[in-house]
Amino acid sequence: MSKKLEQPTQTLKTPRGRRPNGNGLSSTTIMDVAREAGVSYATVSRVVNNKEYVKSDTRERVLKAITSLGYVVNQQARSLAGGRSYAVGLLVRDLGSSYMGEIVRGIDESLSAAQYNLMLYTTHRRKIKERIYVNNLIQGMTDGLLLVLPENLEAYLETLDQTNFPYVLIDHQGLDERTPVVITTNWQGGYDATRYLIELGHRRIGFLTGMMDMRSSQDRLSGYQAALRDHGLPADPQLVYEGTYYQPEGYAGAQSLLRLPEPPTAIFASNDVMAFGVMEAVRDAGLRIPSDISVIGFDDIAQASQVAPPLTTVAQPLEQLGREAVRMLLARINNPEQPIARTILPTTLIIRQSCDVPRNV
Amino acid sequence: MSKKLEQPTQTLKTPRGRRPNGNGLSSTTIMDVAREAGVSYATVSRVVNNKEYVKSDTRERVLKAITSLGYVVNQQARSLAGGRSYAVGLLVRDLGSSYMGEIVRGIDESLSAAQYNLMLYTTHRRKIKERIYVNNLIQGMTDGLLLVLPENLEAYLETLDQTNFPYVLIDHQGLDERTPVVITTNWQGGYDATRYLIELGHRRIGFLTGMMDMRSSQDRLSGYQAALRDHGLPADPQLVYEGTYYQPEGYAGAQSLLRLPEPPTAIFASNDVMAFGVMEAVRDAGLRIPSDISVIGFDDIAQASQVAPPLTTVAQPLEQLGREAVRMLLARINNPEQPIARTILPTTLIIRQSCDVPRNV
DNA sequence: TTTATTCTTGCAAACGCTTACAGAAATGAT
DNA sequence: ATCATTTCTGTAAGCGTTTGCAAGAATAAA
Repeated sequence: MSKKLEQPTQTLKTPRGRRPNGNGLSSTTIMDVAREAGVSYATVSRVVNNKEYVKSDTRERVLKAITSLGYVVNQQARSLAGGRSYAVGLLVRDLGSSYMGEIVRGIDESLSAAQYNLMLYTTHRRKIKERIYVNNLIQGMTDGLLLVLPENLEAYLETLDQTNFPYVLIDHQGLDERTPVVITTNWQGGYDATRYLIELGHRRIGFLTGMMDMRSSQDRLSGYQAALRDHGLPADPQLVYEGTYYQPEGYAGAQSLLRLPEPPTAIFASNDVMAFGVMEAVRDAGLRIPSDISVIGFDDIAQASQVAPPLTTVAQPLEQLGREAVRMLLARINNPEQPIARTILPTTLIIRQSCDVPRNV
Repeated sequence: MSKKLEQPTQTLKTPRGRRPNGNGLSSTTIMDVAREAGVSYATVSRVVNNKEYVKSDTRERVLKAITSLGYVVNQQARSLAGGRSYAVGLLVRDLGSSYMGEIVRGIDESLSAAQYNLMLYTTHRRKIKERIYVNNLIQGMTDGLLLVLPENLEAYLETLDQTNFPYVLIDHQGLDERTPVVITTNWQGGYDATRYLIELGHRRIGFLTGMMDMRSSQDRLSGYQAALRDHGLPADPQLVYEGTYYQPEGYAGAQSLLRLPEPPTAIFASNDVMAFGVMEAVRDAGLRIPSDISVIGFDDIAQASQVAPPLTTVAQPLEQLGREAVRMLLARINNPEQPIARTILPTTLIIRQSCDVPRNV
């Protein structure tokens, strides 16, 4: 190849002091690629961003230069110039539960497929933090926001809406019907599990609620109550124990239910973790699962199939919840006119071995 | 206040089209603050960055303008100009285990205290991803990198070192003694737990290893072996079962150990999750814990104290691991000359109720 | 061939900030 | 009061991109 490409006369002001990249190496820029490929930096930008109006052999030449130089676009600069940061913020309470783990897995899989970065913020249940984070995030750091089980929506949802900043709530109903959310059929899940127990022959079914300030907990409870009603069974308030979604509360709740003068023959816990507590309490009371007491959970976290006996439970498509939320968010980012949507994903009853027909039927 | 401050003649070129902030609102910039406070934007920058040489009443005036306008610095611009992004990257395999949860908690607590942002990357054990992420991250996105249990170090550690990019490994030994790491005393933990069992009177102690390609697993095993040796006990290879750190493997391992012609009287699992599997298997074999078989774990995750009986285990200061890593990383970021350090945090034996003297002594 | 269109490409400005540099103001020493 | 310092503040350049605009190249239409 002897056909020398003449260097375009680009404004090559001598840099003030070639500031190295924060660390040692001063990185290759769009300019370097342009020089290497013998085009202007604007063209390189067009190639990088897959814009139309680039001759295909020019494009190839640039692409080759990019790989040979190992060029990686500088997101900060891109964001500054173009108004896109290619990052989304994720606000969660806490990590470390498989509930979160699965949701986050769905989120970051979809996000990385779309070449987006993830900024993580954990509130550790400090409500004030939510607002602080949100304020920083919408200030250009990210293009959108994903909120898993937010606790303090009132503090910033209005701000988000006013600035028309893209966001999606996960596993939270939102403040009204105009909030974009991804949720599951909690009511139906509660209903299905209860009906299953009823159809097995159970007449007294204990219920352990989650935190009752969460809409999902309320829905599971009403699903349970509706199923009882539909099958002509009384809704004995003694059978409903108010829990918190944590394991010890499952243990305590089961103990309290078992001590009842007329104890239940089945216990429905509003999540798997509490169901594990229930199983322990049942065992400690010298009873067997499922022959003496049936136990059913909610969520279908990975452990549910690993305990003994494997737990019958209502599966929530957690990973899908995350994926769906990302899909909605990106749609909204790419087209702000996009009408806001609410996605409701179905729960499924997973029948394993923790339930059986009641003993004394 | 009638003392009108004359407007400094700042280059106020008419903007090309007042690009709104990606969303609706065009955000307040350093310029707006400058105008409001009647100073130049450089001064505002000095105030924001807490630089010296600003008269205190000027500083106050600027501060007031900042709050009244609700100004938030644009990180991308700051990063572009100054070479600091105030973000660190966190590379993990997976979320959703309480092991990770606790480490991440420590990390993001320290990080947010230092006003740093966290970019999260999960590899889901796809080794290729590690390198891709690392390459992007060091390209200006972040000021430093935290790697929890990396699996593919060889692929990029050299790059990191060459560019002198700040990073710290968590719970990984690194390739040589010159890698900055935060680890725990795995060997000692293995030793302590084993010695405890020996001192209770156990002579045949089963051991379930973790994934043996991890140095921590090897260390726990050698701690176990050393304790046996130091107490004059034989190291029966039949008593060592190679596991994976996952619960089903704990179940399987315990089953296999219990089927031995001369089964152990105690089982030491290399992590708590496997220990839970062990407990299940022991129970399913019709044996009691701790009267028939003692069980001991490693990690001290939250659940360890909640199972029945509460699990005796070797606590790793996971949250502290995270905090320490951040401390080291920020030190390195703020002073690249900082000599690389290796921090070793102590494990502690937590005695609960899953161990007892052996039955047939 | 000439002219009108449609493609390609380069130039320059702008994104919001940091920081070197230099001039102005204030302070201290003489 | 004068000069040397020191403290304070403003100007300008530059960080690495994106993108409107306009000019040149290629193609289609006449």
